Amino acid sequence: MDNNLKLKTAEIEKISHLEYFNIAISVDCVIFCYNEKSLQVLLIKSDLEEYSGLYSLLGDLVKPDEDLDSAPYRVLKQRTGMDDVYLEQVHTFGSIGRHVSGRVITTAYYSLIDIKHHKLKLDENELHWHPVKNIKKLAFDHKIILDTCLQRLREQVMEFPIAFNLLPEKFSLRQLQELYEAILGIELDRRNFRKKIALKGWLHDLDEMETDVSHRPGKLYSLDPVHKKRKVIKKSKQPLVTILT
Amino acid sequence: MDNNLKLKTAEIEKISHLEYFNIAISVDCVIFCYNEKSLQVLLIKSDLEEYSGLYSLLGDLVKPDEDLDSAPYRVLKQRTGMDDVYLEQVHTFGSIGRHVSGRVITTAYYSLIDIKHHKLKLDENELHWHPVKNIKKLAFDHKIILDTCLQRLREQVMEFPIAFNLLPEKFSLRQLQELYEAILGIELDRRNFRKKIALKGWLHDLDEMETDVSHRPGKLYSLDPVHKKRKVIKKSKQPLVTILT
DNA sequence: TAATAAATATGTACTGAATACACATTATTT
DNA sequence: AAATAATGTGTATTCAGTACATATTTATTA
Repeated sequence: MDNNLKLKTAEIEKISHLEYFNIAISVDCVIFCYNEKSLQVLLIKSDLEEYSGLYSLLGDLVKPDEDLDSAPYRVLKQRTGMDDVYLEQVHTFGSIGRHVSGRVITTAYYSLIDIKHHKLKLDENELHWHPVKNIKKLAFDHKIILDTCLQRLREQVMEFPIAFNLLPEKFSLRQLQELYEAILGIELDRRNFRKKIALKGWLHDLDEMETDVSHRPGKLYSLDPVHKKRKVIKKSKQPLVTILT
Repeated sequence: MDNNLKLKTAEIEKISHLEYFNIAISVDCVIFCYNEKSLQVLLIKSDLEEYSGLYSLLGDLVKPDEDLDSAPYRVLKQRTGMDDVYLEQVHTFGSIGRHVSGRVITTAYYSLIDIKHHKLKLDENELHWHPVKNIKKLAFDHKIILDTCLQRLREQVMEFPIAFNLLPEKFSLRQLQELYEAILGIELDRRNFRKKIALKGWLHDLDEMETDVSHRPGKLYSLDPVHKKRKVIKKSKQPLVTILT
């Protein structure tokens, strides 16, 4: 570009769009919660005509002065008021035609939050929780993003103690099992599930009982303090090295 | 931005950088090969003063009219002349200060190629293969990118038949085992390795023998045709669903 | 040509996790 | 006080992961 022209704003815009930094970068958040025995995602009504009636994930453009990984935290803070959330980067989507209003490459994150801590009035913000199972179509390529994040969540949840971010501090084994069933989309055997979780050593026995149930109360547990890391957990994946000898 | 000013080129640039699409996006390729019993990576001498003497990964800015996932294929084709390569997206790096010349967010891919198919004259291009084990420092954040990709490769290699992309069409079990040892960085028991690979069902017995070895020749195998997918392999990860019942 | 060296090829016993499955216990409700 | 409904626990089986030793085949060398 070697022009020394006098340009009007619109023209400046056009040129900078097309020939300079002509690709915008955004983040999209797949915000999971667990409510009424189902895994749900926070969605917002799409504000674009092309997708009127459809919902989309929460996202925003990355700002020039913020780290990529900070952007989803900002989006979450703005939309839900929460800031101590579990977040994990999953994949970056960048097909040419994925966004109707221009070239936008987006990095997808998933987030796990306890809905009980979520005091936002949803209606005011046009934000809604939707059971993952019911979601058939979303704006843009957001359905694919959702599917990719759900798949990653399913992979991670058996290996790392992250599902606990979806539960309140204290929970029963039944709650935990129902959560896993909701995430994985399958039914689990109670005895084997307990054995498996016990083997992981993730649980801390609180010596307390459920109080609000209308049947025999179960024991309450919390995530063992050793494993309490709410932020991004680095994968060390020992199993792979010990797989063969 | 609501200016209708007369601007000189430099100013136009400045404004468009800072307030419009002010973040560039690139891809970086961690190109692995296997040679002389070691896992190696293709590097190029950094062309920036700040990093003179250091090597960096191969990368380029994503073009406005190409898919994000196409960019690393283009880079590979340009640099190595190869186009039927295994490529996988790993992670996107976007710290504010990661690139000295400005704000650049980069998506990292790793690639597996058979060095025998690689006819490029390396010296002319300042491209060099470096054993992964010897690499201590790279330009930018490329050492972290390399480590992240290597970790991902190690995770994938036990689960999916992708390591074969690093070998010639026909190979012996010894070669395969040495490759796995190079990737994982550990020694493996020969009998257990064979059992494990046999269990995966990845191998096709060619009923041929090694010819160029100065000892008892081993049988030659190829990747079983059923598993022959050189491009990105979609993860289906059944194990997770069958993990509990 | 016979003996040696070096690599290939293979099998078994042990341990531990994954799975399938049944009964006793406890609190609530009627 | 009896019935209900959920919690809590154990055992047998299968299969993969691991540790480990000997026979076989080819090339080399004496």
